[in-house]
Amino acid sequence: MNEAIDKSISRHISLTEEELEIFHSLLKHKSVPKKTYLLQEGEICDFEAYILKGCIRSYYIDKNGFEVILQFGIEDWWVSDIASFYNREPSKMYIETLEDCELLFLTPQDKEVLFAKVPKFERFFRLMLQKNISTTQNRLINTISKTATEKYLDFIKLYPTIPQRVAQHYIASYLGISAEFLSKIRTKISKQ
Amino acid sequence: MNEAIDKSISRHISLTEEELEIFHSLLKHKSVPKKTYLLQEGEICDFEAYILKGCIRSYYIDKNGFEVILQFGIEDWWVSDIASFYNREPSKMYIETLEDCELLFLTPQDKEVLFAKVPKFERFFRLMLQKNISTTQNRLINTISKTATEKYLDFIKLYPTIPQRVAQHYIASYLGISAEFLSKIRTKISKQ
DNA sequence: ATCATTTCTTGAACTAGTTCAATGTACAGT
DNA sequence: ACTGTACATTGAACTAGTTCAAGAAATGAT
Repeated sequence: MNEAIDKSISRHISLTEEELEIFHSLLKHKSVPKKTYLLQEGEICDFEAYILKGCIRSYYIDKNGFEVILQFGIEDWWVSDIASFYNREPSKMYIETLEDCELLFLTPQDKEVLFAKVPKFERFFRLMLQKNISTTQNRLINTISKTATEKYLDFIKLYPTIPQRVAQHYIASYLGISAEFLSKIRTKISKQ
Repeated sequence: MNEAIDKSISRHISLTEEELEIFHSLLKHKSVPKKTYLLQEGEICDFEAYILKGCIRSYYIDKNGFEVILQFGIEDWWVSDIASFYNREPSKMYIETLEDCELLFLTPQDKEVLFAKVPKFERFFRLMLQKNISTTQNRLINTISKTATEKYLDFIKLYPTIPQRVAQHYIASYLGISAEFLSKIRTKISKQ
């Protein structure tokens, strides 16, 4: 069915054909156009979605009304608001498609069914949580200890396809700098 | 035995006397003097420790040789390097006691035993991971979108006991600002 | 009690990054 | 093809935060 997701999961746990079929039967495929909100502040996030195709961003609006992008998601990533999804509490964030997307949705209920039928998935999703913690921790450290130029160079190394896909001011928002300053950094880099 | 930890766990899962006893039988109590490293860079973290008494810090050393404090831990907190503990990989961080501490250690092996005997603990530790993600995410957002003064005021609201317990430059390191600037912020605040 | 060490404060000079405003560029909709 | 809107660039003035250096205060070891 969808090879990419199977490959991505088999990197962490090994599954039989049958178990994979159970998994796929619980996923709901949706095509979502560009600039659509999958989640808005105040809603309870009732999905974890695997990105087959497309690009999304998740962001907060801070107390001064500024957007802070927490994460970009592209092919082969999972997207959700973990806090809201797991604790069944209203979300503080927005999740928006930046391109037309093909997504596989998993609801909390179906996830329980999955865990009951194929307990190995408990491990898989625990590994995802851990990876998320490492990633966020690294991002925090970089945010604190690196200059804007370093952060930008790290970013394009880590996410080489994203600069061609999303508006530059989104990247600035992710890096925690102003769009103007990112522009200045880029011209400075290209002059070298 | 140790009421505090029982209370803290019962906030998330309900356990029988017997189950609690199993849990306690797997914890190792240790008294650790001040300024002792529980973990150093390169080591594989083989514990999650519950703090009965005392205060610790966990920190990274960034590429310029500067310490960045990731977390303070005080009474009723768990401390570990999650990435290293769960993935059995060398740690990038240091965990150091800042006061004489009383700690309850749980090894990965004993945790497996615990999960086998009392599966309810799977849920407890998953909740801990989720809480950790929320906390780190909030910290990231604050780091990006707040001024140093705001961050400091938030900090003393969230951790009111810590300023009396640790050197000020540790707090500056946690907030991601220089010790001098924190000092200036404090005199400015106290003049108002 | 004293001395040494660490911690905290203060000021001056500096720099990284912001804000505002104006101009230029690209592309989506009709 | 034209137009409006969103996006990117540039410069000038500004500000939040850093760095360095020196002195004051607090703490710990003997």
